Amino acid sequence: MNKLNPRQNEAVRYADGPLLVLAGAGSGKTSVITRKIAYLIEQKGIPGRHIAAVTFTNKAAREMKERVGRIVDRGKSRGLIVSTFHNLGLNMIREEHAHLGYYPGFSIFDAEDAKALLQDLMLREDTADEGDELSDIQMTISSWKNAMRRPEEAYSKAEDEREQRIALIYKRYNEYLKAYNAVDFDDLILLPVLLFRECPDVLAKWRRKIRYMLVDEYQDTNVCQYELVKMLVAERAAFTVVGDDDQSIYAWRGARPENLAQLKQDFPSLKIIKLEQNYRSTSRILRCANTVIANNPHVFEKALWSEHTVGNEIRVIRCRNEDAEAERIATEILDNKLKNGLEFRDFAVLYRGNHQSRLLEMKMQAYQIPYRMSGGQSFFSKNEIKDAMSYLRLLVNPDDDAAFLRVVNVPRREIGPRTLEQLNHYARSREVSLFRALADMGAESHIAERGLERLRRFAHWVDRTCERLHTDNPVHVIKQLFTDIEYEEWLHQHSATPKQAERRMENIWYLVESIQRMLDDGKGTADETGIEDAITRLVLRDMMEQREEEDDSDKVQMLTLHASKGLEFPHVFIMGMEEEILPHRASIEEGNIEEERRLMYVGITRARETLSMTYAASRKQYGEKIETIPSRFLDEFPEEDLRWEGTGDLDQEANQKKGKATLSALLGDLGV
DNA sequence: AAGTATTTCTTTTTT
DNA sequence: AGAAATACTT
Repeated sequence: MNKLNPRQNEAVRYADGPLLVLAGAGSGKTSVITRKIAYLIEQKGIPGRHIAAVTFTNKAAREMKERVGRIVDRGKSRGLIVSTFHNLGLNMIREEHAHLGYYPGFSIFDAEDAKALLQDLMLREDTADEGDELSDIQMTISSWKNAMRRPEEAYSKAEDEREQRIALIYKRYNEYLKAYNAVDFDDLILLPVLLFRECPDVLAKWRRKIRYMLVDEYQDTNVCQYELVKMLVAERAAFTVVGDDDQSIYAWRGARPENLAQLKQDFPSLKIIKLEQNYRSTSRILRCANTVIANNPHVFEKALWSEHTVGNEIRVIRCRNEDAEAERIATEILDNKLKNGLEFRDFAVLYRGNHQSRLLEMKMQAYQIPYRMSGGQSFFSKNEIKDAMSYLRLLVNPDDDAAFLRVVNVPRREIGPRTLEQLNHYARSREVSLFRALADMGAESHIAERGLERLRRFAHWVDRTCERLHTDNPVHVIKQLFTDIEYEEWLHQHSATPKQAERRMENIWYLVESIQRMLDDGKGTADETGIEDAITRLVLRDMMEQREEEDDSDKVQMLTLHASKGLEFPHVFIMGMEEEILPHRASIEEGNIEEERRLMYVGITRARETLSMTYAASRKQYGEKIETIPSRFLDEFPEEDLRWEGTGDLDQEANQKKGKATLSALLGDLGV
């Protein structure tokens, strides 16, 4: 166990008042949080079950749990809450669902479900969607929820007709969700806050439960999340929040880095501790990071420093086009690995948008470089998993129309759009869910006999499976379900290759195993997990991550800049250093360069030893060749810390100054 | 209703 | 260029 430096130590031991820790990149903030939890339990005598540590990602929560587990013994940390904001909210809703008018087994709608619901809703109500995008409306509603603005308020405070119209849709959207016994992601935070406002006794109960609170990545909290923290913490103000305004890269989903400054006003006795020593990067990398980020305005000034050596210059590599760029990175990794005896896992390639990974992935395969991609498609967005989850959701919550529609004809039950249209119409007129409408006597007169018969056969099968789920062994019933519907055959029909079908089926079995595990884990514990809870909870849990953890094999990491936050690698590549990509086009248009610069900052500070940045002189966009402009951020680096390659005469000038560069660049090019 | 051809749109970032 | 939505056949 490393010794803490004096600042870190102070942050750990300061527990008598509100504390804000400004933790620069690589300053050991996770250590501080974990050690502080241990300190609170062991030195301050606060039982683990009265402490809550909140993070933003499952990964961070899992890592923290693991690290706490290593330094605090099991008995003392029992009941300790280490979870994401969303998971904490889910627990609250689960426990208080009756107050909120929800039934056990409620569903969580992901972004896709929510979008489908909106689409359907707008089609049904004659809300002619003139011009503005569905996803625009979805975003607006989401931002209102994040700002704790309810439909009525959104309507009265609407600034134009468009907002007024969306506010009306928002109201209907919430009603539909309620009718489906479903909540969306934003509700997971919003509903507890609304409940706490309404029912002081429920709030009091949670305040007794959580006596000390720690929040990681505090700059990423939105209005609603901050409100939740504030309510739980109240005047007792027993909390520590850790954050770094320079790493705020989630403003687009409602994060308010101003929450850092706000804290000072809401809690005048707030103590502020800065962690400025970086234990990760070479001092040159740090100097670059500091110089670049200095172009942003700051509320809290901080200067990262490092005891490490200066290290290599930062390389900037110009490539002819995007193909050459991907090729160069792949060969560069192979070459570097061989020359310096490194592992694949020592390398990471970072990019702005997920689509940039496609070409690189092809090159990696061509050179047989093992790689791991994250930030791409998550486990739960895979089609087979969405199907499976929809079946499970339907079993637990038959009113979940989104789930019903997804699986009613998968695999083929010869129930087509026409039949569903009739059912939908009828259900709407009766104001019941699709599933319940089927049991209705009046259905005969509104739905063609053939279709109705097929629908009812399906409904009957769901009913029976549902019964068995509660009488038999649930996992066994679920396994049976997939055999019943001959899902494997269906997969084979609808997959490109038999191999892909097998892979997809494996994903299904993995999902089933996870349910088994969740049920086993909860056995005998205070919070015994029922099958309903397990299924609800699954939506929030990213199992892809767990899976990756299992094989910690030697692979090059490929991730988005966003996904790279909190991670570190010896050798980092950042690709696509171009205007319209790294300062992303949309951000340039909105004039939000500062957030892009923070993204750049996050990228730079991931690197321990070397950092290489690439850009393509021309690139195909939407199938058209475009001449590119190197990113403005390249100009913000200290000139003497950069070594340019592939830039013609400019290249030679730079290389003559530094000597050896050209030769090794040539060797690199000839390397494969 | 299912399968095939054509057209249109896409590229931020994620709990 | 590629995916996804839509139109057109069987």
